Amino acid sequence: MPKSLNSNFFSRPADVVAAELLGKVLCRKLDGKILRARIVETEAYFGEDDPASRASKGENKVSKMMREKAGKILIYNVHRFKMLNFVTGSEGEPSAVLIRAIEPLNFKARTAGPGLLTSALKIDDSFHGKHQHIDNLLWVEDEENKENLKVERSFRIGVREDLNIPLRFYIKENKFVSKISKK
DNA sequence: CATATGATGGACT
DNA sequence: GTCCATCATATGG
Repeated sequence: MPKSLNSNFFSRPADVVAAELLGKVLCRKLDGKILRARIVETEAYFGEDDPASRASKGENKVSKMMREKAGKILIYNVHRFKMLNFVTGSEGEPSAVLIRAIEPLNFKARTAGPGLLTSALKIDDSFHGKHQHIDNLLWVEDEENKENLKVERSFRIGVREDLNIPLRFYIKENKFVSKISKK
């Protein structure tokens, strides 16, 4: 039986967590069924030194949650889409990982993008601030079959001003990875 | 196949 | 009013 990831997994630097989340299985309980999907694309966000991070823009709803305990769920919206993030790092240090794309394992939906996957899994503001395995509604399971994972990294997508380091991680040649890419 | 553009709504100043 | 870590559609090769 695969086990749910615990806080220790998330209380490491955001880039480490983002890289290791690839291939893990995101689970969502919905209408009595459990939807399972492989995580295929993530991005790491840091604190005040990261111009793309909302934590660099002073105190607000997002930066506050990024300082919370690792493993908590952070939801915010861009236009009408919800973004799913997990808080990472040590408490007090703002950092988080954005889930950008997933590959459905036992259901069919369009999930090749951060706004699409939250809509497919019916994830909304009610998850904001919850710990990832509380309520058994949304959690991440470890995955044993990681031998064939080909991890690539690139600069982040859609950000106005990126850091000098690539902080986007994705599985090579996976067709559920979102398309639009710059640099 | 590629790149460009407009719609969209919540949070913040 | 401005910003934004998006998406769907339209257009051109």
